[in-house]
Amino acid sequence: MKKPGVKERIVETASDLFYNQGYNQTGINQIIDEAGVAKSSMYQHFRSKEDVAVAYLVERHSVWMENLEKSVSSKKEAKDKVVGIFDYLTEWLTDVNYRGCGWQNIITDLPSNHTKIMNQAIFHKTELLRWVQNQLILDGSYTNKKSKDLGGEVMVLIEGAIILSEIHKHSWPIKAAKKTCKKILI
Amino acid sequence: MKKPGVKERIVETASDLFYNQGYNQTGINQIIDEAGVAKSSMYQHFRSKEDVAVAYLVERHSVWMENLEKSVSSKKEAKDKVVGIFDYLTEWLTDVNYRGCGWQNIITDLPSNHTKIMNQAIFHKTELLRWVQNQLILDGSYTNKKSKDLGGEVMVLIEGAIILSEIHKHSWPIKAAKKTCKKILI
Amino acid sequence: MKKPGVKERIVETASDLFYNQGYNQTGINQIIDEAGVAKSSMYQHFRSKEDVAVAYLVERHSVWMENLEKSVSSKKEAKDKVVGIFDYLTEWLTDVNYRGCGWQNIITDLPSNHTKIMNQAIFHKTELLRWVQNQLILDGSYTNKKSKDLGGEVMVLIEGAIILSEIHKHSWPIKAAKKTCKKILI
Amino acid sequence: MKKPGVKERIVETASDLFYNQGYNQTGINQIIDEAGVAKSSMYQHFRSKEDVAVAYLVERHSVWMENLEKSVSSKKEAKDKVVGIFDYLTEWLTDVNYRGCGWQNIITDLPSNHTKIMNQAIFHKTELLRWVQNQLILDGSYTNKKSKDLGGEVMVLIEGAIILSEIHKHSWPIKAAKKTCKKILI
DNA sequence: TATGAATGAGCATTCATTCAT
DNA sequence: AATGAATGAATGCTCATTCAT
Repeated sequence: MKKPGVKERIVETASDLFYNQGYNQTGINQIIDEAGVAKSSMYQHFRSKEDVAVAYLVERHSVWMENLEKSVSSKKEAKDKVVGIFDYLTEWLTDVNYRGCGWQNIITDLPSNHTKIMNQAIFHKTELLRWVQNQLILDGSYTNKKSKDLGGEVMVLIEGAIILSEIHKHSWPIKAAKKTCKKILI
Repeated sequence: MKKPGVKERIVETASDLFYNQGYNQTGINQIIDEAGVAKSSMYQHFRSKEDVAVAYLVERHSVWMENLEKSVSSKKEAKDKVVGIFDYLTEWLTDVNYRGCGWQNIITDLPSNHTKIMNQAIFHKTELLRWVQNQLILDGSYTNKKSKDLGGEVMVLIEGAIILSEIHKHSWPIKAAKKTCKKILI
Repeated sequence: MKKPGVKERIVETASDLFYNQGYNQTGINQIIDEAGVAKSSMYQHFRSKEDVAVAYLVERHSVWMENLEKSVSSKKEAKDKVVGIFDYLTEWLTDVNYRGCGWQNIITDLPSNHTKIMNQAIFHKTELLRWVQNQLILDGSYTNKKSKDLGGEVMVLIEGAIILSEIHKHSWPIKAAKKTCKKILI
Repeated sequence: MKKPGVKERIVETASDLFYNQGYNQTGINQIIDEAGVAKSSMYQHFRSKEDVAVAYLVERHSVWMENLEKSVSSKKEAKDKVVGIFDYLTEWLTDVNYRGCGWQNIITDLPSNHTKIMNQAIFHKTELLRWVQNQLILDGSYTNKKSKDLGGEVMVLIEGAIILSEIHKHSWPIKAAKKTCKKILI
């Protein structure tokens, strides 16, 4: 085995590039150059550029959810964990200079046949919605129905905060979202 | 002038394509083909593809704001106009099968030097923010400070509703956003 | 106009290469290099490699049929013109060192979706068949029905002579075919 | 030996693919995938793709000649066996939907250094020629010289019938060839 | 003002082959 | 005898832009 971890290096490199430059702005050539891998090696591990992006999104999802859990772990009440999401957003998004959300960013200008990527975005957002709804159910302050409805409202706030902070390169939308969030959770 | 309205036809065609297919998915050739214009004619009117996109966004802005005004014109109270935004979103986004927001969509996967387009997005979202804040001030229920803060919160809801409905191809995020909006405007 | 006759130069170059090296052995890059043309210029004139090949075959067809006419023009009797085909084959095929028939060669190892090329081969062979049948009708020695049947038999001889001389790199199959041809035309 | 008959399976699979799709249209990967063999295993048995093709042609030759013998075995007179070739062609070529002759097909679009394949084609066609000539000698109706000459003429008919039926996807050239064959064998 | 012709750099993908184990 | 991993070179094609007329 000449070069160990080829696949890992491809995903790692592609993740950086896809997230920071965009999917369409990142060519296969740049990925393999920066990963130090032969083009054919890449195509032995991934059928297509889309599949590399899917691997990136799959891995990001685990990391992102773990980081969320970690970030809100100090809060005792489940409701506070939900409000805590917006502190997590602040940490994350200031860190990446308001580059926004990898899933949002990749689906908005995508070749129409790249359904696997689209599915990843739907999956990620649905998982996050479930997480929020779960927290609200666990909190015990709301009926199940109410928890599910509130979960949807919180999701809107999260997504709005992310995209708006990306546009304005500023944290005010996250703060505004947090404020609203507190209001709707009483 | 052989072909009158060349410039207009380019912008019109490009608008359809950029919005519906995406910026990166739309090539110069498709634009000039569908507009029935020679390539060099296009480059006489626009320095670059980016400039065509800027023209598209500039025009869209006027139309979008006008449509918003029209849509909420029946409401008497300014506060109701703000809540009415979400009915406008519903009309618009179901109409375009949840294709999302032209400004959001175009900035998320853009060559890094396309600052003119980025500026258009900032401009559009700022104008909308001002509009919302203005309505809240006009309503008279809030202090100026409060109106400005609430305006930011409403913007988050708007943006979240748009992107989330684009992801899920469903109207529930808009409904959720409207619900939240009503709550925060008491 | 910087480089005049770009299209012509492409077809000319591609013709040489397709015929002498084979369709699959000839890449787009070699064609444009030897023609001294930019790749995009080529794709402005031809949608695809297949289309270049079609242009090659279309042009070859005219030339080939004209050459045939010229070669047999000295014969007075139509029947002798038909037999004269084999002298034409000899001239041609020794000239190209028994490289065989461009149409035969290109259809035998073709991507399955290259139907335009296949159609060119069918067209060329059908036109040649019609020519032979016409000569036999003009000759007056045979009924129309007989002329048509004999035309088919002559075609088999032509095709067999070409492919077999290509395999053996030798003229004997052409001579044998001529011999047979004389027999069946009385 | 984990997988017995690896070599056989490769040749078998490659034969199908080379014959039905063409040499250039068949990649090494498809062969090993469909044969269920590791790539390196293949290269242990064969130096190159060309060598696989040679093995395919070598095996085909035995089968093809055997099938010919079988097909004409019912005929008593040697001359009838020769005419019977065209019935054999009909059976075979309708069976394979006029896919033509594996040797003809493979030599017409080949990298120029693939001489081993070319030699196989020459060998196969020469063997067939010898077989025909032998039958005519055995028949006793002709001098040795005449038999050899007639053999060449029959070969032309065979080859013409095969390639022409491949082009037109029709059996008429085989019928025409048979008719001619009967004429030249008195 | 308008255009048809041309361009270089880049795209994603596939090829037959070789290597270390 | 058999393999999984890796490779460099080439494939056909598209991009936004420019130039001479």
